[in-house]
Amino acid sequence: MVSALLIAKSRPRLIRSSSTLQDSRDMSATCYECALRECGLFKPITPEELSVINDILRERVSRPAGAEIVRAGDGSPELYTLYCGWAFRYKTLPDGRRQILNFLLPGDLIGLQAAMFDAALHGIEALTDVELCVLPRRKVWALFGKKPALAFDVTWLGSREESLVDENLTSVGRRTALERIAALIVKLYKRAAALGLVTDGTFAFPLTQHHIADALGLSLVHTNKTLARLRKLGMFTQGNGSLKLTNPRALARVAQYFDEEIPLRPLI
Amino acid sequence: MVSALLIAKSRPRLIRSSSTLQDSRDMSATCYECALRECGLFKPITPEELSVINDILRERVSRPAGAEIVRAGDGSPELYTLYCGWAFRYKTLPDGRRQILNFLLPGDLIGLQAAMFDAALHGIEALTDVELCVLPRRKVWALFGKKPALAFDVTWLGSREESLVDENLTSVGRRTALERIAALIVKLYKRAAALGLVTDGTFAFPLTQHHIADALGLSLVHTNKTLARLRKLGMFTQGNGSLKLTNPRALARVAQYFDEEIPLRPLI
DNA sequence: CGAAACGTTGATATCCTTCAACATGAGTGG
DNA sequence: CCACTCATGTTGAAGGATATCAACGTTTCG
Repeated sequence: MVSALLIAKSRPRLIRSSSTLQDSRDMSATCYECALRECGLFKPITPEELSVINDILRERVSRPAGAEIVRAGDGSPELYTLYCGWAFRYKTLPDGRRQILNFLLPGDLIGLQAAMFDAALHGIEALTDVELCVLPRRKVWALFGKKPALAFDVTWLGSREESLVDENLTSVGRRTALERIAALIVKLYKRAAALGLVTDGTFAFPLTQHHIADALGLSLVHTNKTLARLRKLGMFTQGNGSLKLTNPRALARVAQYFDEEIPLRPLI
Repeated sequence: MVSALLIAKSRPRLIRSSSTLQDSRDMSATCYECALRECGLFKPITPEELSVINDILRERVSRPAGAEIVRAGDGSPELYTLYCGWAFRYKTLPDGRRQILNFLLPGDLIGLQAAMFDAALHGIEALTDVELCVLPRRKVWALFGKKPALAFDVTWLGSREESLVDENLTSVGRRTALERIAALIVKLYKRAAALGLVTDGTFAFPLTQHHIADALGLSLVHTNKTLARLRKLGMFTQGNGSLKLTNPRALARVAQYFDEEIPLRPLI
């Protein structure tokens, strides 16, 4: 484990605070000075591999919160790595009901499934302001020929996303509302912690109750009441966009949370 | 589309009827005479690629219905291709509640996620008697170096499985019980049809109501009543292990089913 | 024959949804 | 600066969808 201090020193601001930024670009960014990688929280790679990844990267773009990163039904979508901020994948039924499939945090690959099928079966939306590393499809496919180890990492990241959906499905299908919300918070807490984003039990929590409801298959009203119930139980406190776990153990117990340790992950 | 006759001629018995077979092996099987591939329902490959796939194959094994193919928590699980029969992936909560994540049909890759993480986060169970092509992990990873196009196909199959889980999550989270069951049946029907397993609207349907309930996050009793309701609506009939859609259009409408065409898929 | 797996049905309970109203804060245009 | 809207969060009441409990029928299989 890396010390909290070390992380703090080299950590990028993984969530941008400015909310006025538009669709902007930063052509100067290269993978050699990737603040995310410098955290030391991702699988180490060789200098040669790093150079190949850098060749793939086209640019880094910013999108404001609420922006559609991938539109459902779009053909030939690009691939991205989420560099900073949060996003989520979702599906909508013909009559408008929405299901959030999983949340995306920095380091997550965005749009693999969509790129595979040449058409997105789901939408991807920025939850906060985000920065994305654009990885042109052709170049990623070329990767399979050039650097098998990195191609393997792409597949690995795909499997990891599936495991997130698996967990969420298990919650929605078999946990009560109280357990679902507890499990969601514990999971996001663990993921944030694995990125060095938790300080003293507190981490940025940009979800609205609407997002929680849509992720967990609950109504807005019931989500609100259940959230209040967990708060009254002393599980956590919330304040201006961040959440503090005051009783992580109890929350995990309520959630029937089963810890699934996944090894150090790659970053493409 | 391939004609029904042609399919019938070259089609293997994709579900074995004998229920007494034990953990048996068939060392003689090679990928050159793969009945599944001969159906012409999978992405064509070059003779050279076929030979590489044949090198990967270790053997073909049979497992009886109910057998555990991958046990949750197991380390270093192998990879398989489901050659014939049905299976399913599932998770269980500490207190025993079970969620079926998705069903596996012939041609589906089994255990990719488990192999990636070096430990299964879920179980995989044979729903019917099955035959599995065993693909040793080392050889599959070697594939990434030797045949990038096939490595790409592995990733593709992983993404496809994720899309199945996505769809199921959307059902469980946002559809009513009636819609969920309708959507499940329509989806399985489409998948069976894509394998040439549907004749005159009828296909083998080995799920018990217990499986349906666990896949859709419903109770057994409510599943039974809802199923009865759909039957009374004239949507389908059931008899000794097979299901016949008598009104596919109406069923898809009830399901709020949104057709997601996926191109011809690979077979590893 | 008995047990176990599977399916069916009715009665009751409860979790969750829906409807409705209200509070707060941010942004916007007058 | 104020009125207005909109997004977000909160709370109470009522209804409905689904769960739970219980009993029974059928088939399969040892």
